[in-house]
Amino acid sequence: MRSETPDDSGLAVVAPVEQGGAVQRRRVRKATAVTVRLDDVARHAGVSTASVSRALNTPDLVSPVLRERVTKAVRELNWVPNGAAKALASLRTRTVGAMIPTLGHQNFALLIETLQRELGKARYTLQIGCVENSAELRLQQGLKMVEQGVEFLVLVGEAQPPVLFELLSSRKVGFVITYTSGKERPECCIGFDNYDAASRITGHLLELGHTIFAMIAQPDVMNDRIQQRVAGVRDRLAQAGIAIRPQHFTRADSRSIESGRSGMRTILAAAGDRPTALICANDYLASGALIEAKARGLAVPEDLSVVGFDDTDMSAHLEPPLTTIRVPSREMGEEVAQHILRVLEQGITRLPPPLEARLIIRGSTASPGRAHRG
Amino acid sequence: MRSETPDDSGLAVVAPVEQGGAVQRRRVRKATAVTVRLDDVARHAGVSTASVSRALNTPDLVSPVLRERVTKAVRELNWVPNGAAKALASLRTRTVGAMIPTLGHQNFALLIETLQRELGKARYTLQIGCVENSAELRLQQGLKMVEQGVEFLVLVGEAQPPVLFELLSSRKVGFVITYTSGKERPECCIGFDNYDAASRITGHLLELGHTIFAMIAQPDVMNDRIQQRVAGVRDRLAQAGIAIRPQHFTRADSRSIESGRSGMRTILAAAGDRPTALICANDYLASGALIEAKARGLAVPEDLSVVGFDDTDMSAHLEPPLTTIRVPSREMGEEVAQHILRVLEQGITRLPPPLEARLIIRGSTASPGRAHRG
DNA sequence: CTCAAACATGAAACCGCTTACGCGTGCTGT
DNA sequence: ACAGCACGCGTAAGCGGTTTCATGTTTGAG
Repeated sequence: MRSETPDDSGLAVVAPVEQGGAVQRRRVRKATAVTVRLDDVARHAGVSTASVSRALNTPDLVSPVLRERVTKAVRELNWVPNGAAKALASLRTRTVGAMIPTLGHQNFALLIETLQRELGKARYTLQIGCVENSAELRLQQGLKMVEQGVEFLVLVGEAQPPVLFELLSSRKVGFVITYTSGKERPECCIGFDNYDAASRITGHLLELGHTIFAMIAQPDVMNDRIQQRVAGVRDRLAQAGIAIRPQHFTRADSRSIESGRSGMRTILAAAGDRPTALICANDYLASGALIEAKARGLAVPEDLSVVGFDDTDMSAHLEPPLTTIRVPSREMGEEVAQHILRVLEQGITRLPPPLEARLIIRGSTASPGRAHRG
Repeated sequence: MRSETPDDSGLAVVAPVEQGGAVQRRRVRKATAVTVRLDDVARHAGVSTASVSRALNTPDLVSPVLRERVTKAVRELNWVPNGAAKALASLRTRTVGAMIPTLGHQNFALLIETLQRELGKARYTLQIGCVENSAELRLQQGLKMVEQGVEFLVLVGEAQPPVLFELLSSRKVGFVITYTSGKERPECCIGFDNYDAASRITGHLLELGHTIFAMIAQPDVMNDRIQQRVAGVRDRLAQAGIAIRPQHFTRADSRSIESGRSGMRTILAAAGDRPTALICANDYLASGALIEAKARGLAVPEDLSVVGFDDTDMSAHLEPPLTTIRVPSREMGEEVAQHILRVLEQGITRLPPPLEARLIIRGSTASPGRAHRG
């Protein structure tokens, strides 16, 4: 019953065939058919290709007998479906793209890992692209992803080249923006409010009585999240009638610990009253600053309060542990994955409620000048 | 000259056609042809589809005039090629897979980011899969990648389910193993010698005069790299007639800082002489241990020397900075990417020379009992 | 000036899988 | 007993590109 048609070896005959005046030929298939294809499975199982496809993709549409025969044939022939053919025929790639600044930041790595895991469970594939802050490269990467046929795109931040959005909408590729709750496109965002969080952590320092502030932030080109964090700090301080002196505002080279240290050095070298509170745009910078401050003989938080943003793993283990904003990367990853699945499988486009970025008060903040008596 | 054939609207006629006794029908193409296809471009440019394809993929095979016409049509129609169709027709996916334990470890994140960047330059796509230590899941992930048509696979460590290797070889998918120089399959590895590096850092401690050692290592199930690091330490110590006492060998839950701290607590709570040297299987554990040791009032390195493995960003900034082994993740990523391109584009399968994992001596190690007078 | 080799282009056969259609069966209702 | 339905399954038409041939068209050598 499982015997194959012996003569049907898959080798076509080279034979000109007169038909309607046109000479038609068939190409010779390469004799060494290395790959097992779906029709090999079908022949082996003694059923049609359609049945094989159905048995595997929509099992309840076929009889148990057929299903069994097919799975057996698949197993015996060790068949692995061809994803490209599948994608082409079904017009579904089951692929999602994610464009992030870098994997070098723990939070993005966690986002990606979570996304990949969650989407993988639903048999989707994640394709990543790391592009720091060049609009050109982002567009290019986006185009590449659209070519690859991503059915959805995950972006970080609203600051994207406008052409990218046009591309996505013309191709009808859905997208979601993370790490922000959005200003211009809140209807596409799954994230939290950077501005508000920055404002809150600044408020915490103000409540402690600080009046002289410093700040270290990485470059904010094409980075609306940093822009918002900086704005949140500035505006909150302004409400209290305070401004950061120019010499106390340092633009770090990157988001590294080393940048934080050198930023701290710059600030300490600045003329005028020494600030009592330092706000860093992320925890790498904050960690570096804290370490450098201590190395320079400053007591934290007695001489200087330091706060960060992100709550990286290391932050809780610094001495003193860092006051910071906890960014819900894992939750974001989960929410985003669920959202994507909802859109793709059920057409539900409603977004989940915004996530919370909690203020985590630890030991690196205290009232200015508070001695270590307490 | 560029006028389209007006009647050829893409809508096929529904018409049964008698031919050889079989009734054939053509399906009606959906009237709203949302997507611009290659033949739309061809029609718009007034050339054949073959020419369009050639003009874009092998430009020097066509005349400049045609090339210009085609690129113009592409631009005007805003055409984006369909990757699946391309892959199916060309039997090339230009996709590479990478299966790593996690993105939560900075080194793997850096490897992946480098890989993605380098392969991306050559217009390849990277597909990642994070699987910690389950053979089952790894196989599953591998199968998924083969289905997706990866042309090459990057693995971490030699400890992989044997079936995975069979799958790869039967599908003729090349692969390379990273983060190890290999014991069973050195001919597939681009990495460094974990055993040797562990041996060297142990030697460093022995030279300082330590005699009582402790160790913290994460689980080594399906993790040959950790197994080798542990073996390297054990064997080197044995050469000096020393063994780690069971109560001083702690298996951490994970690779986190927190695990390192709790490992340190366990060791400090152990009965008998306190060890003077602690070897951790990675820098997260080492950082945690170092922090915990200090929190418990131990002086590092005076009371306890601590070493790690990996040289994460934070390691150099700890107080004292951590003596460790620098793992060449970026170099590995670059080497691996170049190797893959060489194999795929030129058929050159010769591997680059093994990479070096350098011992970085910093402040966390000293002779036992050396007071802080120095 | 003639003939062949080199070049530029088009027609159409795939790549391997999904799926719209239609046909034959076995059941149900009357 | 017979029309009418569901249900299972096979046939074959795509999906949107690439690539092999074959066919003009030039170009270059003799």
